[in-house]
Amino acid sequence: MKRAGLPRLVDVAEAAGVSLASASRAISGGSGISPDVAAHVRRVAQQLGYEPNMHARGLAGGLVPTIGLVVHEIGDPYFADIASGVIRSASLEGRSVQIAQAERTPENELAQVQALLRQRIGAIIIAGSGYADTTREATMAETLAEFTLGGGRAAVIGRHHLPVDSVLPDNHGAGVTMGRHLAELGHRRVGVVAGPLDLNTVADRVAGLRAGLSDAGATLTVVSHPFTREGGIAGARDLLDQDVTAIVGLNDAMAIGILGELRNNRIRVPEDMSVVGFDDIAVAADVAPALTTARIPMFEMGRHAVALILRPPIDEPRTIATTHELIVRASSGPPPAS
Amino acid sequence: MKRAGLPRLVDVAEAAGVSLASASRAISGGSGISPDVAAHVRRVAQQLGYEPNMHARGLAGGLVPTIGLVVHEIGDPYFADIASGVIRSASLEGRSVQIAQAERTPENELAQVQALLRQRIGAIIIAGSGYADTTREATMAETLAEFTLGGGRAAVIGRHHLPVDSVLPDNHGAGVTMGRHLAELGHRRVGVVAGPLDLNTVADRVAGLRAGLSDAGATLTVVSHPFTREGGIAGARDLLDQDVTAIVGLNDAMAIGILGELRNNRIRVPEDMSVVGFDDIAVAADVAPALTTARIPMFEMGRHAVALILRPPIDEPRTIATTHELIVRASSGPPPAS
DNA sequence: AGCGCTTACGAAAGCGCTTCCGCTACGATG
DNA sequence: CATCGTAGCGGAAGCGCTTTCGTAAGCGCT
Repeated sequence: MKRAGLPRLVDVAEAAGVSLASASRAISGGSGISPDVAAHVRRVAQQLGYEPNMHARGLAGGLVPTIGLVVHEIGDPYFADIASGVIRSASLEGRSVQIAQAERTPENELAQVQALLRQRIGAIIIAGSGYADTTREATMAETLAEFTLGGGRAAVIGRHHLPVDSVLPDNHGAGVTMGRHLAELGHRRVGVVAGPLDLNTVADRVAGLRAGLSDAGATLTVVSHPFTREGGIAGARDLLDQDVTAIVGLNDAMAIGILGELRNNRIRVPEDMSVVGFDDIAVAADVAPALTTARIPMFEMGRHAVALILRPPIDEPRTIATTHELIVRASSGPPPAS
Repeated sequence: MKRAGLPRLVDVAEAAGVSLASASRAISGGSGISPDVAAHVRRVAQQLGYEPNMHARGLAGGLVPTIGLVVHEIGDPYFADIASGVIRSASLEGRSVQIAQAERTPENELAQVQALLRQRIGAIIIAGSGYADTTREATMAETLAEFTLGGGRAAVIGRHHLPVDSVLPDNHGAGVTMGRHLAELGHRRVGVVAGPLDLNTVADRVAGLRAGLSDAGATLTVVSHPFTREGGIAGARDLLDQDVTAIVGLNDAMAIGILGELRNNRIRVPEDMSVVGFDDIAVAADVAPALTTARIPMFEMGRHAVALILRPPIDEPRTIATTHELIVRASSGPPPAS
């Protein structure tokens, strides 16, 4: 197949009456070129409909403008929303996005990041909670540091302790808000079905909850299960023996699982038991009963991450903190009178 | 940054005692090389931990093994599930996946495909219904034909009439099954909230429904709205005046919207009105009431599509037809006695 | 044994770009 | 006015791979 037509950088250079080297500097924003010439070259390139060849660029040592996105599992609405935000923003900037799934294991996450870097990808976004496991986090930090040193841009969503720009959901604050909400309703014995305890997200939300609850002298019982609907079901079973009046799912998927398990046990929500979640995924409003949850702006977080990556780096890593919002629906209410 | 360590193809060639050319042929499966030598080279490459450089490959005129995936909107659970299947399978084969969103417009879809091709991507999967708009489909067909002629592999999920391998959900069959289900329950006046009527998926499902319904002499009222939860809400409003006893959402998102709108109008489901959907997205089981739906195996469709593009092409496009399954939950029942 | 044919392999020419290096021309400096 | 430093630009060397093209070796045939 002859891709005859596509203009190359030489064509642009020729048309603009400059050397190939200057044209390259003009297009890819290198230094050592006068603004006038650069502008002229860019105009000519525009006219010719020039599109840089990714592969040539990658080969020649430059970084490719593709954005790599690592999520745990794209089928999870939390990550799907983030991905949607990332792709939307990237697409507006003419950047393409490569997605890799870490399948919720840290080894895989690291492997996926390294695979992305081997492709000389210019920017990488890692979404999802970090792990408390410090040796693994250290390796990741090292990998990313080397990458950014080499001119790569990196950002993380929802994890701290990594030396790159980050978008941080207000997990602790959301926990506090939710804890207060339950305490205000009158709950004094609360259970939480947490995800794996070595996840930062889990630790932060639980700590927030505990803080919000303890002001009112309420107790928190923690059980840990996978961060999924099934995990929620298992957790609900654990907590059913525990004499609590409210169960918190640490994300909406878990909360939905909890709702299902309670329904199976003919326990009414919220009359007999309150159930709340985190995130406010799209369906939270549609389950039965509609779920009270702490909204985390996933889509916007994705967009923020792209914005960070497109901005030139500064010495200190930047952090964008996002807000949370308590969405009170039908699944939370006062504890039973008894 | 010195990426000193990474072995190159020359290194492999040298270590194996063959020429660069032979090594290339051995690795990228070219012809004109004896099986023995090829096997030997591959073994050496393996030992050295050789990883081909995408960009060099792309530059030299080959196609890059990356898989491009075009979906309408990754935030939609239907596409998220497909994407998850695609990424999972691709990852097992060591292929990376680039995702582009068409944002539900045909122009965008075509533009995204062309952007992908410009990157010399070796394989492309287009997910989502095709459009009845024939001129646009013709352009797409032409683009893909040229691509496959140049050695690219393409597959589509859920659309016909394109001259490439395809994975086809049983939309018509699912419609028939659902129509029969409602007819058997006793419904005689059924409404359907359809997506845009120029989508193949919509046409097929509606036709199936009508067929399944008409056997029992039932009538079908069609209204059309965007293929989203909000579209479902709007459609439900339309149909409320229409004296129907069951409303079909053409996908689960719409059905969930319908459920919400009926709840707002204090119409009980399924006592006063049955509601059913299509797809069986993860949350369909958790909404109130749990949604009766026709299950389409999205995740598996994604995997099938990857399998198709990894298989060498044959003259005739292949088709993998998938099954559907009626999942009866709580949202469908007999029509009110009146 | 000699002929042409096929097949396995090596040498070398790029693919389109970035970047190092060197040159020129200018303004600043003493 | 002579000298040095610097900014702007062009020449040219690769980046790692695929792919002609050419050659040598192996085959069956007359």
